[in-house]
Amino acid sequence: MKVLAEPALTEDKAAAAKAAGIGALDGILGFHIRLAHGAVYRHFTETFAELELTQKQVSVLWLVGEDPGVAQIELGNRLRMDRATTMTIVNRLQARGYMKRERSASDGRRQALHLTPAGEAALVQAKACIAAHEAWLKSRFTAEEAEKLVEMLARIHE
Amino acid sequence: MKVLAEPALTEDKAAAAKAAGIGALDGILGFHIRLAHGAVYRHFTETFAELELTQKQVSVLWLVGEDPGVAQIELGNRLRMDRATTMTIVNRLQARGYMKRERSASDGRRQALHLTPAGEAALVQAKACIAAHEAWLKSRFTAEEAEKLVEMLARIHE
DNA sequence: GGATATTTGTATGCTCTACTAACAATTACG
DNA sequence: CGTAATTGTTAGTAGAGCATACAAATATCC
Repeated sequence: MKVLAEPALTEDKAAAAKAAGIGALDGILGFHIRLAHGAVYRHFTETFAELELTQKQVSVLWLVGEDPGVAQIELGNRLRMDRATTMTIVNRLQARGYMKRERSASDGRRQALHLTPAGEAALVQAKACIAAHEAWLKSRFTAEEAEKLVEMLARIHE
Repeated sequence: MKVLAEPALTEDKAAAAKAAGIGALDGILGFHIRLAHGAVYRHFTETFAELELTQKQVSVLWLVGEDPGVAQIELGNRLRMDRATTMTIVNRLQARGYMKRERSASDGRRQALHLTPAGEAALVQAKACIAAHEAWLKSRFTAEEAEKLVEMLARIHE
């Protein structure tokens, strides 16, 4: 006869053991990067819910604030976005009055990007939120570990 | 220490220094996680272009292969996806004939997921691609570094 | 036992990110 | 000069994620 009770126990045990686990996937570095990114993404979204800013939007605000007049193509290069993706983000920030485009004097193909006063103000708030977000993220590491982690991640994306 | 104190060539040097840089954003751990994830994502997409599988699809194939009969809600918990997101991925894999749903005998709410023979075959190919992808990713680390990196990333997503 | 809550799957719609392809304007090059 | 490359722009496609609402099955409580 088919053993129905036994497999039930086996199933339970296996289910319990695997309940929080991911099996052999646990050894895959890329998988952990993906999960970690997801966790950071979710916390970022919560942190910036009030400001209604995304990671990319904050990154663009930040870079334009640091380097006024930067061209869209430069933003894309630094943030590893293509031109089309950069467009949609700049469009959104411009529509919200945080950023303005000006044709570059030295190169008519380029759009020089600048923050508006509203954009500057948003950036100040965003940097405070970033600080809180970073504190949450780094709370689980020592200073040495955080530094090592940044250095290793940089080896991946550089 | 101040390295940016030369007035004459400030503009050129700053521009050159910033050409590939991201300024103060470089100190933000979350930013590096995002860039690293993007780099891994792009390489993954290239590696799996032939198989036409995404990271999530491979993860789901993998987990269902390891744990036949697993419920969708379990997949979502393990991969940190909500039910709706899990649905779309399972739907796609089922539409391609890689997976089938069966109502759970012990709990009528659950759908027990199983791989089809085609799904098993796809998983075998996928695992080979994962190995190549992981080799590319880990090539920049020693075994100890990779282990430490996984452990630190796990602290973020656990 | 029966009413009520919870869990799971499903369907729908929205947003953000990313990519491709095509086109126009500008600049660089041979 | 004419041609090629760069930059911005638009339009379309796709994946992933989330929120909401609903239905069916199960669990819980009185």
